[in-house]
Amino acid sequence: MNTKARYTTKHYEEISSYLKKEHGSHCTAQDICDHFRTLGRPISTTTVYRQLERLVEEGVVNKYIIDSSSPACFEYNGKDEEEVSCYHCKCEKCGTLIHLHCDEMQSFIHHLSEEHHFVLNPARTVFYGLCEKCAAEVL
Amino acid sequence: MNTKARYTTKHYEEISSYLKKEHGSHCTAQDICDHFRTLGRPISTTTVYRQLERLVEEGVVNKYIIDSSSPACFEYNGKDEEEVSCYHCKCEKCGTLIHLHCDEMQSFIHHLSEEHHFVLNPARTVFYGLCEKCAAEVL
DNA sequence: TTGCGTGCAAAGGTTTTGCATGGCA
DNA sequence: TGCCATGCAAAACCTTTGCACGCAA
Repeated sequence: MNTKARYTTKHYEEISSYLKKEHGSHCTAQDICDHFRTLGRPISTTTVYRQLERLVEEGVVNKYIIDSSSPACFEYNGKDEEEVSCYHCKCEKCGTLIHLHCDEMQSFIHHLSEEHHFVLNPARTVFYGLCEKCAAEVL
Repeated sequence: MNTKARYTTKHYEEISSYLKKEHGSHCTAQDICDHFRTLGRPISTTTVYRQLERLVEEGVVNKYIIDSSSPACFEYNGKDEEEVSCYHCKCEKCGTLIHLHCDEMQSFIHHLSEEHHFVLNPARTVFYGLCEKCAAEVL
């Protein structure tokens, strides 16, 4: 495993707790920079990207890619206790994040692992699609 | 509907038939440019992007966004029945992208839709985890 | 003839990298 | 003290846009 020593720096804590506080809405790297600049405690874009990369690796934060010509969005992933069996569905239209607890999913993951030898990482994987409301509107 | 007149040009046909021929693997805009440059019939990057945009609009081709810092991938959409048949698994460790054609996936998607009213978009969804090789190394 | 398609160059925007300095452990 | 983190500037990259010319219908 590529385990690299990590320091708990002030910026690391500031960025992660900001994302935690904003849980429910997504933030771009730019948003985060702006936020701390406004507070008079600016953090460089480079650092924000580096910390976000780390947070994604650690599974603390999810990265959402809406479109190739828009910036990536990040959102805190309540990696806490009960979230273990929780999967994320993101509505592409309204942005709603749905937390799913589902047995079918478990067995699907099992299938992936048994038949395709692919070990899914639920913390990192986001299901994109349309929520009930938005799907209805499209029809 | 914003229907704009469209001409059937040589480049349009060349690009779409190339993607058709490559069905089963991904092509980036760059791949397409390289291909035609090698053949001695170069097509400008701009044109490739514009034709790809058109092909996606027409539903002939699917656009896959794997990561924000990698180019978008395009693949011919065997305009058969009603479904995109390809799903993507990306290894978090070695970066390998696996194409999956899988019935279990189909039924899982059906379940998501029936029971959870969530309409998955396979073109946007990337399954993150570990490929066989990397999973073995971790153990 | 009309208006879309094409190519070049340049812009736009996001994300990454090199390097010297600062800070955690 | 040994590394990792940070910041600045610049690079790297993908993608889009403006404009003049070419070509399909």
